[in-house]
Amino acid sequence: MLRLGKMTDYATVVLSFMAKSQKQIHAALEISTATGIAQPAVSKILKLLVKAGVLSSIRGAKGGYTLMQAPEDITVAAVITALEGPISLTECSTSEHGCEQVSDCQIGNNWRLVNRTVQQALESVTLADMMLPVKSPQEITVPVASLYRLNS
Amino acid sequence: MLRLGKMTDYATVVLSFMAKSQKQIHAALEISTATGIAQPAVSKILKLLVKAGVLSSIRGAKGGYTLMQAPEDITVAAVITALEGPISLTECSTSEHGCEQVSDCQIGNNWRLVNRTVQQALESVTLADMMLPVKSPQEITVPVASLYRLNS
DNA sequence: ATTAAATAGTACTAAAATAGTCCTGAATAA
DNA sequence: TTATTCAGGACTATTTTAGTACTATTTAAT
Repeated sequence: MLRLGKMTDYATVVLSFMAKSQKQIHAALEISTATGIAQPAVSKILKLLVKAGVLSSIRGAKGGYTLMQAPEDITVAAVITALEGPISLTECSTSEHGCEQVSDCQIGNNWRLVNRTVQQALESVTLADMMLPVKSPQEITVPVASLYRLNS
Repeated sequence: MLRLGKMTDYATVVLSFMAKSQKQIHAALEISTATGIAQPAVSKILKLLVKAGVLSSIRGAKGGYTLMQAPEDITVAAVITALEGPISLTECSTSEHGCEQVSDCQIGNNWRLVNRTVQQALESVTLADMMLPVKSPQEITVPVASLYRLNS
């Protein structure tokens, strides 16, 4: 499965709606109405995105949320991290102490490697990419190739 | 988070134990003792790996499990799929019918793209890689580069 | 044949994570 | 002052996951 939560999926819908419309400020209720996602859920998502620095918020009447970056600069990895915390496939790959099972376990270290690989894959796709019509299979290889932009 | 289950982590430990020892056949109890993972859990994992074709089993007394492929040919993606089903980050990316939320939603299609990117990342790492001592940060980029071996 | 060792398959329970809601408080425009 | 809108946290129900248990089947050894 390797599942992301539904909330993360919703977040991309919310963000792509915000990016599509020319308006700068969007209230939670407006977004809810436009996307069909229930208002409390939308609010929860927006709050998490603010906390992560993807959005900024304006309180009070006529308030709302705005994008802090251009869609090209908002990565899928950032959205996932905002909604679900740091990307780490296994417990091993988070903590520094090795497995409690086997003391000389290399597996934990190697999961960290896999983790980084996946992270780079997710950093190579942006909100702008998510809004584009899907390309032909030939061109789908682009984000993979862009992994070569190694930046760690 | 983007979490994998603990069982998948265990599976890599089990498989790497099997690959390390020269013996061909390993009983569930033996593996449990060697790895410290509880026997019923080990059995469950082994059964799933057999069903996925990663292992084969020999029933009866002196029975056990053997690897069907060389460690270099068993990908992390295959192990994850065996334990958790097909890799699909969101519901969207599984089903063919678009989101129920927005009828002209491109997001679903684009999740499929992200999905494929991640899948290729996971196919580029094998059980053999997981058993190696971790390399210096410089060399850690190797599996990423190997994504260029596009095979889909 | 009989017994013991081992996997196959399924069902089950308890704990943890997730989705989604609700409420109270604070900021701001009119 | 009032209506609107976000902030923050608490809460509940549902789903998923981890881990176990049980019964049947296969095979080696005696």
